Amino acid sequence: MSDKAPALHETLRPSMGAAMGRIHRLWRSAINQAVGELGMTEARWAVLLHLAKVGEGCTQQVLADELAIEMPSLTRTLNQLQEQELIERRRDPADGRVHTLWFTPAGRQRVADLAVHVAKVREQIYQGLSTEQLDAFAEVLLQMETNVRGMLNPGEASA
Amino acid sequence: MSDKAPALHETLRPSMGAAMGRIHRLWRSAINQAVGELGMTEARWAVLLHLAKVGEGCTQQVLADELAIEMPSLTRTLNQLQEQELIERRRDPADGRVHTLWFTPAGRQRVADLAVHVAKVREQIYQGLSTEQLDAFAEVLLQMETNVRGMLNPGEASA
DNA sequence: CATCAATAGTTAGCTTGCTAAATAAATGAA
DNA sequence: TTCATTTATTTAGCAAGCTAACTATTGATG
Repeated sequence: MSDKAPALHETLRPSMGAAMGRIHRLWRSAINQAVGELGMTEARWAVLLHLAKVGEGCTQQVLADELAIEMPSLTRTLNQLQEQELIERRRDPADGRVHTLWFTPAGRQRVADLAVHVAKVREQIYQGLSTEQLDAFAEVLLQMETNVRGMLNPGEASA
Repeated sequence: MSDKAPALHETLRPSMGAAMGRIHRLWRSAINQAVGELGMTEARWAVLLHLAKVGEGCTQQVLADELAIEMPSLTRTLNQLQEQELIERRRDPADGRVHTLWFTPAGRQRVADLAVHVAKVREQIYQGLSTEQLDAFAEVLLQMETNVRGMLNPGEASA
């Protein structure tokens, strides 16, 4: 920390993409472990969480954008959640193409139950890190996401 | 906690795991795009890169640890690379269970060719970020990895 | 020497990301 | 109105991670 030896960024920078992948995998395992007993996986949990965040009645396209996954990935997960009777799809009377998304009462309850478990995992992952560190970390994440999106869609303004 | 504005860490902290997953996916796409024309994917590239780093003649187990993936994942990727005649497996005469890993001449050349492409991607992802930022970022990544590993293996010293 | 546990690697099958192509509804031009 | 294009969603199948269970070899122990 104090000594500025051939530091972390030199050692780790070449493989930071890989490091993020590794942490994401480990983090996913931890969430799966925490919510598994409630019939959940990280993917299903993320969809429930983001539906709560975006708000019921949104379309699948909107939710997919929010999650930054593609429609077919979302479709599959929604099927599972519907089978578990945690969410409902309703046809929009105004536009026959779209499905709007709604919690069942059980689904709304499940989100509340899971939030507690997930918060615990989060707390442990952030252990030993200061607010300043996490803030700086978040800033770098945002910049990297912008950079890599620009790389993939060379001509676009938004994604 | 701080009494600053409801800053990034408040907005983003709840979903930083998801953010890392998102960036990792985008980063993987970018790599795949960059190396696809050379018959590569990010997974195959990572194996070649880490074999170069660890050194030829290592065992599959050692390489899997270095990559932090499980053996079956590595087995599959090695099969692909062997089919492309970029690497070889050789039985260890001293221990009939292990395979040691070696580049073919074509494989060694391929690593050199790919390194150029991948370096470009890396440069773009780090655009607009200072050495200090990247250093701090790497430090947080390391701490998070330690935390999450400790969570998954509650009784272990190393993994 | 025979047997049993541990280790290296593989195979089989699940998950959840992806892309490409199919379906269905809405929109716009002839 | 009718036909082509665009948009929302689904289906089908690939990619690469995982765990569980199998094989083969080593090594330890009676």
